[in-house]
Amino acid sequence: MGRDVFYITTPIYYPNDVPHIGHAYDAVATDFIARYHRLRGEEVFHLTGTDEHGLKLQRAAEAAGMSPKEWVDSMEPRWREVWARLDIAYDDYIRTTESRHEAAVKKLLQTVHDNGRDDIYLGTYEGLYCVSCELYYTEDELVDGRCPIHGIPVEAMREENYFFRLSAYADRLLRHYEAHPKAVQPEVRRNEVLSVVRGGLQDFSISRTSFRWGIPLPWDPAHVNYVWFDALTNYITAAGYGSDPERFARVWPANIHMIGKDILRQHAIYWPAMLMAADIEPPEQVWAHGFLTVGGQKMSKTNATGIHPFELVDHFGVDAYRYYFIREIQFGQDGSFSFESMNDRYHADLANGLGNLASRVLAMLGSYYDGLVPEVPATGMEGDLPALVKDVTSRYDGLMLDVALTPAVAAVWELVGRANQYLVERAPWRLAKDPERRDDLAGVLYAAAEILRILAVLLSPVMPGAAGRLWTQLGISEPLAAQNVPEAAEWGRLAPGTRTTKGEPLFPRLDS
RNA sequence: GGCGGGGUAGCUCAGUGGCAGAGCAAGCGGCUCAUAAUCGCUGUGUCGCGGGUUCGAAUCCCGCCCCCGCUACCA
Repeated sequence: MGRDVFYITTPIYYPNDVPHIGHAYDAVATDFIARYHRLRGEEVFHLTGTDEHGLKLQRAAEAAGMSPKEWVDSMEPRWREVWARLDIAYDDYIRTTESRHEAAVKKLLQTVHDNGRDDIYLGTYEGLYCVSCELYYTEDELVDGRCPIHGIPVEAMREENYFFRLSAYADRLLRHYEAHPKAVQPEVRRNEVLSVVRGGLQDFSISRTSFRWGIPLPWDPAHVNYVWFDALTNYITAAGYGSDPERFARVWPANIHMIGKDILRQHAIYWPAMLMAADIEPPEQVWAHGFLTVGGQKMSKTNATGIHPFELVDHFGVDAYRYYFIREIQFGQDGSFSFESMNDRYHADLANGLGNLASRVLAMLGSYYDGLVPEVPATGMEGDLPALVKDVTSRYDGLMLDVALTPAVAAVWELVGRANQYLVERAPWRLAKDPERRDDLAGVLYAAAEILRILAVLLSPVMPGAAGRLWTQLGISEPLAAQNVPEAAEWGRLAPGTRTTKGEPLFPRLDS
């Protein structure tokens, strides 16, 4: 556990890429979890950022006639603007080109280098090299034994590199997974990791001399750190490693590293081993979600399936965007995106479900009580609603702590369904016509409004904007951001006399 | 080749020994507070294929087919 702080991270993104809905999927899920823990009253540290070193960036910069730093400075804002638009409330944003990061990387490397076990050693990297690409290829990447890009023969090359002795850590890793059954999730990914580690681990190279855009090794600056000791280290840099020991002790280890399944091995094997080599605790949990597919294809730039989040946010709005990806795709599994399914979800769950529920309740409060939440006479008209709220709130909490995001949101939706059903059963519009049933009417509308209040609280982590608008329509004076579960989800906290206003529909139907 | 996951309604999926389920979509009825909304009812299935165990199998066993992931090796 993070000692005192719930610490959750996203991967750091590569600024050469154009953000697409696959990248945003990590970010939304992570933000949902982070916001939920804040709702529970926990201190939360949510980290994201960009991975700004490496040969590809150096090349792209050269092609653009810029220095690598100028280049990443120009690209990185494209990512932040997406996070801003998606209401991603990170607490810190790390760029691997920052000096705080360089210091942490050097410290980690030096610590491992000096750990007395010879865990970093000078070795020889051998591979098939394309002189035009200045890159090594593996055999299966080649086309007819030639470079897949230039079509020229590759050369067997050797290069002196430093290596990390990953092979020495297989047993310790296995003991770690054994002692922490949730260290790698979901289960299918844990199995994969176990089978890879049991199959034996190979040392990996951690430095290059063939390019310069990176962090030099402290004991041999002719070498530039290659990828993993740079990228993964961001998670401890931002926690205060090497700069703020007190803070580091409070924040580390991370509770959750949220990643895509493509970087599972690095996070679930390399990273814990690297930390062990420096006598730092491994992260509590690595959570590898699935991939989004579009038309049955894995999303990519090359087949034009790389949909930019704005294409969808412009049409559906940010809250529907966040809701859709969490609700429609079983979290942990691969799932297919389609405009049609998003449109269906939008109308069924948001416009007709939650949105319409809010409209009808607020409209009746308006016409029968001038918008003021009525006093609750002791008529018991709320029926089973309080019990259901209690049950849902408790299940929601358990599911969220278990990162079962899809069923968690589905559980909250049981309240939407039950509330719509409840209104038809109690028919407040009929009670309103009968002067002798004013008390019953008050009881029903109070209960309906109370459900809306609780929905706003429970849904604020997944759709903060819409929850906020609903909260405003309810007219509650305390800020939504100050609410904490479970107390805020207790029945009966909506104060009679609160002035509600119907306002605009939460999720207007979309013509298409 | 090995390991793992999966194949259930038109779609997305739940269901690990006891009459095949949910949501969405579709059809019919009710209601009129609400965003052409909502509520109720309704149909649909060789539960991948073939065997077996069992009083009883989507569920357990054996064999096979197909899809996905990880991994190995041949070459």
